Amino acid sequence: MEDVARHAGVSAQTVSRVLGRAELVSAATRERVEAAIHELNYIPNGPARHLASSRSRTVVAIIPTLATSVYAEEVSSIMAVLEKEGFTTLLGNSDHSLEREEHLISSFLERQPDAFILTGLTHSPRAMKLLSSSGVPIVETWETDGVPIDMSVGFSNIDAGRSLAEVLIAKGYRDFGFVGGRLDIEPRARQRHQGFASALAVAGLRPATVVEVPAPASSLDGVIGFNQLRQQAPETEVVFFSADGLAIPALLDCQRRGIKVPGDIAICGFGDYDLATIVDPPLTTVRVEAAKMGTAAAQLILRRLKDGVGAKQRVDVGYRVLVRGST
Amino acid sequence: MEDVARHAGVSAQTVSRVLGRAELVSAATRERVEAAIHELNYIPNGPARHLASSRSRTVVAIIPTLATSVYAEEVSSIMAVLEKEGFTTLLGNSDHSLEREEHLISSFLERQPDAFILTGLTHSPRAMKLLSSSGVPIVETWETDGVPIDMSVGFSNIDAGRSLAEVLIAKGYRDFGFVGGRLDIEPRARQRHQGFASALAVAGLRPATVVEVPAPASSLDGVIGFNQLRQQAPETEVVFFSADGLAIPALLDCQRRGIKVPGDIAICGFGDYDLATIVDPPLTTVRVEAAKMGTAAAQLILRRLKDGVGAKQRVDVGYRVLVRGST
DNA sequence: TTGTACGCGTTATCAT
DNA sequence: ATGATAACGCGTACAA
Repeated sequence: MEDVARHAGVSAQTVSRVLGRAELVSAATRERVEAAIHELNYIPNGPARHLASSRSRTVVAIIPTLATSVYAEEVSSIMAVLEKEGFTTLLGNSDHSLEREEHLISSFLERQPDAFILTGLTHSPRAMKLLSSSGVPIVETWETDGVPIDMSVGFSNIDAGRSLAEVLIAKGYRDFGFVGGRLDIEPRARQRHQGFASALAVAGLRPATVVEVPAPASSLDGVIGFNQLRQQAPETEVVFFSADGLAIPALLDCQRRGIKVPGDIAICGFGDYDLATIVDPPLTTVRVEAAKMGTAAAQLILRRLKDGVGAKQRVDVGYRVLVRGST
Repeated sequence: MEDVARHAGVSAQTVSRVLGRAELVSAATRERVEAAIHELNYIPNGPARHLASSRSRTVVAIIPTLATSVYAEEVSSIMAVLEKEGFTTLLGNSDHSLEREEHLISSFLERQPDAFILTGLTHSPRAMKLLSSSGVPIVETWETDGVPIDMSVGFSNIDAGRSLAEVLIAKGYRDFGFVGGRLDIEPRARQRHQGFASALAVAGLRPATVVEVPAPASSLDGVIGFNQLRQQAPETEVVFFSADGLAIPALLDCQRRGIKVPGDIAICGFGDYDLATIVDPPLTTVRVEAAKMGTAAAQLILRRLKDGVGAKQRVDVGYRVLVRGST
């Protein structure tokens, strides 16, 4: 910076101004400084700026996994919004583990991030303590069934599961199955199941047969879980998969084996993946706005960071049950 | 740090040593310091450490997109390896654009990264200049058909395309089609096509009919591109898609419309996605080691960073043509 | 509109 | 084995 200043015949401070608050510098000197910056290929030192200003222009985003397309989508949206405002995203994947999430939070804190975007409302006690004592804004995504630490963007997984079940019950289905992530460690799979189960209970139907698959789930897990369910409960009329990534492979497996969908068994998923409308029959599923959640989360952060302490906003992006041919 | 030092009855410098080079501190004082750190919930200030040490423990990774599962896989592997060594990954997606890549490189440079992991061997002139003048280690991935700036991990896309074509020719196919990313801006799609085309030429066959789809390609683009190809060249016997993400939707579309695969038309992809073995018939494709590339790239970086300037290593992870039922 | 003095929290260097 | 001192490169506060 000193070099640039000398080159432009000004003080280092003026160079700093051109970089940060250019409106405080006269047009003439600004141009001279910019020319010098360009000529010397000057690149500001982020860590030093950060140390002096105590703002890192960094946001941490922690998601369960990149292997699930909806989270990848969300991350892309977060990064796109933040990048435009000159913020860098620090990405971490928790592998659906609260311990890993805690570890990530604790190690990311050293980078002095300006904000956190987390997935879900459940965190380890130490993670909660670390977050609250850091004092930075936090957005929790993908869940509204609970109390956020600060801000939140999501939808009710319980309501979504319930709505889906209600639609299926109205269509006349009576024997239900559920294939999904481990209910004890995946809160959102649990909530979807919970809503689903409560609708069955209200309708006086027997509970769904449950088959849990390990995380991270692969396509094969969808097929395996599906077949396990059919063996356990052959009378099952319709299976709810907690993610399209499981439902689509199961649907394809039916095709291959000549099992008629929805004639022999009906299938529905969650997430409305790209392929849901391409498979035959198209997949009944629940649309969730992953990209919108990412965008909204990033925007909430930016607004808070700009306007100072605002309201503890909670955004509900909703969900939509999409009834297609597979039920 | 001053607080911790007081609490432990030592100087700040000793606290710094416990954090960085604990072996230089006696066991007794180390324990006292560690206790103080724990008690005060002291979190070191990363930016300050960087400023003082001129090491950021940060690696930039730039990929084309997170929406393609192979890149998401690669990123996960990179992050897993780097995280274990205390490094943070700064992720950027170029959207298959050299201009965006250049912009990302230039803005990430402010963070003073210790290394870069890039996708492909093609970069804008300014990007090349920025990278070389930064002086940090660079690993280029996914391509070996060309000269890397520094280190590289990948495979020959040209050879992969050629091998696939040779296998298909040996099976008796004579009329070929190609559906893939825009050949003018996606070097790897171009190379795969180039190898494919050269094998056809060697065999004295007419060139493949080419249909280009825009990036980022969706499942629907696979279907659309496929149908466009069939309309343009109805005599086509086999179609090579530059990615499974396009081939699988096309295959599903055939099923839906009663087109027999491979009887009426054969299909092959690239990448060996999860679903490739689940669809019916299973998809002939080319397996590439995305996770292994990520791991290897991260390890090359770590080794270079530890052992100082080493050889300009080039790792070829190879590829494997997997002939399945779809051809 | 521009410049000067100082401090941000840490590590490197040298001394003890 | 430990401590004192001087950077690291920049932004803030204030003065001119």
